[in-house]
Amino acid sequence: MRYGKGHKDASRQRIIEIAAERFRSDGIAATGLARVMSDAGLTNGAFYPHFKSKAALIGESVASAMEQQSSQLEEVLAAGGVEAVIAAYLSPEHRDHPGMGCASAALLPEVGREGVDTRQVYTEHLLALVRQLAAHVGTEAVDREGVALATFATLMGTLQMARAVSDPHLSDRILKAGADAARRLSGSVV
Amino acid sequence: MRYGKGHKDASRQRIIEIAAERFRSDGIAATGLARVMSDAGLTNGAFYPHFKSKAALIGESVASAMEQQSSQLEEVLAAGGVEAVIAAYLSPEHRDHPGMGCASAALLPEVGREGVDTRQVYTEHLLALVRQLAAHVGTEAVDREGVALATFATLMGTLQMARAVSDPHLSDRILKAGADAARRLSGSVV
DNA sequence: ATTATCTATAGATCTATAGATAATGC
DNA sequence: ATTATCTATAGATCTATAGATAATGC
Repeated sequence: MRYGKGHKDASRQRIIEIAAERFRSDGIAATGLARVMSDAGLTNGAFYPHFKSKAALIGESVASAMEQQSSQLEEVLAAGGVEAVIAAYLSPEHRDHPGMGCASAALLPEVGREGVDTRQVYTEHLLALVRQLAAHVGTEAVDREGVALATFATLMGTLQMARAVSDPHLSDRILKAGADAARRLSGSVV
Repeated sequence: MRYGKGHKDASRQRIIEIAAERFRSDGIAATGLARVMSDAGLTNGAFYPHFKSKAALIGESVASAMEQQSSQLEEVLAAGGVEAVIAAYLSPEHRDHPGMGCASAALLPEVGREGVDTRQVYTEHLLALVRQLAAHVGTEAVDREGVALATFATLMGTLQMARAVSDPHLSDRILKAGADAARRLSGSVV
């Protein structure tokens, strides 16, 4: 082999991580494989020995981004509970760096237009996130997973709105209003 | 002129409405002008006498979709208040027909990546929707616009999630959980 | 004569494939 | 000999432009 053992796996991992960032920052449809590959320091043609299609890369990228998110979520939950999750998720920092942030906030409508394979990957990882959240949320609620789902939807919708509006002051207002709502829903404030 | 007076305006309007539907159902980046024009019964080259660029069409399409949404919202609010809005927004019908539905739910991350012009158009129309909603929401809240913003974010995020997951049963659960949350937030249930 | 639309095309980019290259392990 | 990557390219599609066409109003 041209490069040492494990080199191919390293390339594959690098492609996935770069794609996960580009997809989140520029959108899935708007991101070409050529750009991903050149960012990874490789050429166009080296893509297909790693993945059978762009769709395959999309699935792997979504999985990768959401696994990272799951680890982060665990840490923040342990450190400061739901309160801290809401603060971090709806921070100006997260709003201003979509490429490193929540895949759902960056990609959800596009994921909804993907094939079943990618949507299945998304569904599994979403459920994992929601279950992590559910353990810290709506302690007196009948359906804690339902509360977690809705809280996550609120966070995600809020972040998307804060990213889309052209007025920075309004964007900050949206973050605050969403955080209040998420606290009410999750039961941090009763 | 080849066609009677007002014919050009009619074509322009048709292009905008078809684009507004295609963008919402297939995504902005994934929709080519050729497809829009052929759906409108015109050829590629007839696009540019109507719009100076694809970006210009995007702005007009977002505005068109949101003006329609505003009219619908007014009707539903008058007929059944926030309760009815939540039910209609989170209905399986709305979930299953993104092309005719909420532009925010279908396009928000992509709108966030557009230029200032489109984001300004979006911002103005979002504020109009939010103000309509605010008049019927959080009657005892200090910041009713904030409550309306968060309620809308919850609806939108919920619909996106319900569209993206691959399991129909989970999708229905998401709609229900989101509706409960929106009712709590908006003050329909205290 | 005017003008809404059409035909034709430029030039860039897209996903995907085929075959060549070159550095390693044997 | 194997194989990770490269070069080169096919074939489709993208946005955008230039000039031709044809049906109307004058």
